[in-house]
Amino acid sequence: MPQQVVTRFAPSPTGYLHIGGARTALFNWLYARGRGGKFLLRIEDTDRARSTPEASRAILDGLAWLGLDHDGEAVSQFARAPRHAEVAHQLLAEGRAYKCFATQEEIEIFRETARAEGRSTLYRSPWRDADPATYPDAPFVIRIKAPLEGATVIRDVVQGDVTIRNDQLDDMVLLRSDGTPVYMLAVAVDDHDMGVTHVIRGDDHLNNAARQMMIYEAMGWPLPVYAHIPLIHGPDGKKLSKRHGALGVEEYQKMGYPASGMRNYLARLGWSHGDDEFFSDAQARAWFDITGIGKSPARLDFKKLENLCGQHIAAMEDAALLHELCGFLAATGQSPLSEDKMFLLERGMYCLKERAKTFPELLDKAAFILAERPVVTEAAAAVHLDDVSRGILEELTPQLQNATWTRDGIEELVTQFAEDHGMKFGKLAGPLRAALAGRSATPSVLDMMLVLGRDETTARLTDAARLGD
RNA sequence: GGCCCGUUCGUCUAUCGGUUAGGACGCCAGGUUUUCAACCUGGAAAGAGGGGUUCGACUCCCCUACGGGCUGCCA
Repeated sequence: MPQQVVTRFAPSPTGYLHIGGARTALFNWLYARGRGGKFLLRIEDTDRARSTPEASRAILDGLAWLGLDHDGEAVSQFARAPRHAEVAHQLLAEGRAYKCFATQEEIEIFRETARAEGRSTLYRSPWRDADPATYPDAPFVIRIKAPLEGATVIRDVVQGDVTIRNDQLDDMVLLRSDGTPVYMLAVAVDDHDMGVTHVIRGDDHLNNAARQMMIYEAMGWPLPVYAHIPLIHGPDGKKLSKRHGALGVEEYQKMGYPASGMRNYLARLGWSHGDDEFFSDAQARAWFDITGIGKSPARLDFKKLENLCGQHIAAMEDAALLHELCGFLAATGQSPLSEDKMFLLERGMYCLKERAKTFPELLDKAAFILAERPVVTEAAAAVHLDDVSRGILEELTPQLQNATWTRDGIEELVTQFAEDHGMKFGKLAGPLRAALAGRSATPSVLDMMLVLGRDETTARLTDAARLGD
């Protein structure tokens, strides 16, 4: 029976969840979910000075918004410090680690000398082979006994086999002099204890994998599958920074991108399934595999993100779209929609979603629904409401009372009306648009009338006709 | 400095020794239209450079350049 897949996302709560982290989480989530496995979350909060509860919150919120649900409770790495120390002491007892009494000053001097002489700056502790009987009564760290010869091969499923000579690896510290575990130990122990089978993470950890493997090997644990994925770069090709894209994912929510579009875009960034560009979550789960992950870093492209988001908005169910729109309003601190507006919005969603890439755009297209009588007419639209036009509207209005209120019914009447007056539909559309929405860029006038309903439509037309009175 | 990773249109990518190097976003032109958008058609646009290996390289190997990472009692 094949082993169940267990992946994890392990962010440090030292800031918001940025787009790169979100993608790493997404890959882990897709891999696990697509295989009936588990996706775990571990908060790497061992750096007490930099970790904050706010950052943890932001990460949890970000994942929730993206819909990346994890199995079980989020694990606090800090809380597991005793277990990390236990492993360090076990290795010490087994002679696979040792106490090092070198002071930080001594190590610094060692490195400076090495640098000056052009030698490797990797620290070689004189305590590695010291007789425990000679141990002084002084502060110490526990270091692992790294292999001196040979090489460590990381069998990475993205990067291929990566060979690192063991003389490039030093006796890294496992436990600090204050007894707290170091990151490298904590990660290895936690991944093992949590049963993680696939470690999918940024390739900034590729070299670290060799160090973590030393711990696995010293403990006799089976290694997980490693997949080091390239990091995302900003639009300028440089590392992500606050200037361009390294925003918290909540910023993307505030910009009005739908979560499904974000997932699609992020999944496609650095991973491919042939020429498929636009896909559903179900397809992504079914298709996602590590073999499709590329090796080179990808840049963020907001245009493509927008395009994909537009496609997702168009494809979404009206009710789901409205629900997410409400979430957007809440996230951006805008006042919630009234029952009436919600009703009209859902009714009009069919003609709004075809033309919006983001929620602000959707809202902009929906301005005619959100507007209250009397509709304020923008200057660009006001030109369509001259005396002649208002007269025409006044004449059309009563006829609408008798129209069959379907799109076809309205179209038939309006077209006929235009024809009777020797004008083209387009000539009539301008004044109608101005009267119904107060602006010149709107959905189809027929759709607006249909969505607004007969009463509201005729009321707005009457308002406009009386404008000059 | 040492070690490790990467490099196909502007961007995301397909290709897994033999293709007119394909698709998508964006861009340009035309079409459609009831404004905006959408949509349709067409177009420009790529294998970092240099050596090999091979009948034949984007594809395999080496070097260089450029980009990135690691090299902590940070994560």
